Amino acid sequence: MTIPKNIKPTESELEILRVLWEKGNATVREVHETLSAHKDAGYTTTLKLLQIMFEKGLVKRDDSSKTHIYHANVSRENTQQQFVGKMINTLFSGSSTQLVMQALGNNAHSNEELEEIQKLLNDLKKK
Amino acid sequence: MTIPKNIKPTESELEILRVLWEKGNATVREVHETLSAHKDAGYTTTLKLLQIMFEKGLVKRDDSSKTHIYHANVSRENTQQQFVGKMINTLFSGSSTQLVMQALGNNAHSNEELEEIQKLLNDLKKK
DNA sequence: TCATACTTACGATTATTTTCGTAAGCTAAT
DNA sequence: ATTAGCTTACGAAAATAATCGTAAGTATGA
Repeated sequence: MTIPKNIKPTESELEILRVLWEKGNATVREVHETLSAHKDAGYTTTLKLLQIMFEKGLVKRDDSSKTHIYHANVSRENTQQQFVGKMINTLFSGSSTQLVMQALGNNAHSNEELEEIQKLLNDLKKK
Repeated sequence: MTIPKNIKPTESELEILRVLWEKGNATVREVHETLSAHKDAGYTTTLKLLQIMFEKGLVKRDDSSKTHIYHANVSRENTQQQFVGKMINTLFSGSSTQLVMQALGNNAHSNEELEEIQKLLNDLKKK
């Protein structure tokens, strides 16, 4: 049983994970087509990246049929936490509050969203 | 007059900026000593990095005396925004609310901090 | 059967980032 | 004056990440 090391996805790997999180399952071609909207790289580049990610354990795949089907092997939530945590340390002196306030103050939020945040805030205050 | 391009600092450059933001001004040696606490790289590595950052315009320096004195030429706030924005896009589907809630829910906050956030939230609600 | 159009595998190239070795110059103490 | 200890400059190697070219296999239809 291998210990799940905390591999940090690279920039490109993150783009691919993003697609997989959204689609759940996807072939190389599907991933590549989706990425093509924003990015301009060859098919085999996407393929190679997915193979590397497979070796790292970032994704799993079903290779029972010729065309392999990939899916993410790391959760979106964990990855978010990993990156947010790192960012808090390097850019916000370890203060998550500062990050919250920066993200809150410098972006547009609808009333519904503000209410949602308020709810969470109320929960936290109770404790 | 050169237009300030939006250069994205690399990982190592960010570590150095962190030191400069904290200290305001610093010599190569001071930066290097500070970094040594966490990192293990040679003096000339730090020097080279600072020279590269100087060329990129990320830092400025006073070279009137033999030992140059560096300071950041990009603000912490702008850099924070740059990275937070990118993260919102790649990891939170463009939803800053999701980032706020993730950062809020998964980190410890004192009562004072929660109140500070509440204040900002109230301000935003008014509009 | 043969050609076309897919697929994966994978070595190799390119680009980027990080690291270091070495030269050369300055200053202070011997 | 010479040495020791610092400094900067800078080329180049090492490490990491991203890209692509090509080979080889498989299925499908002419």
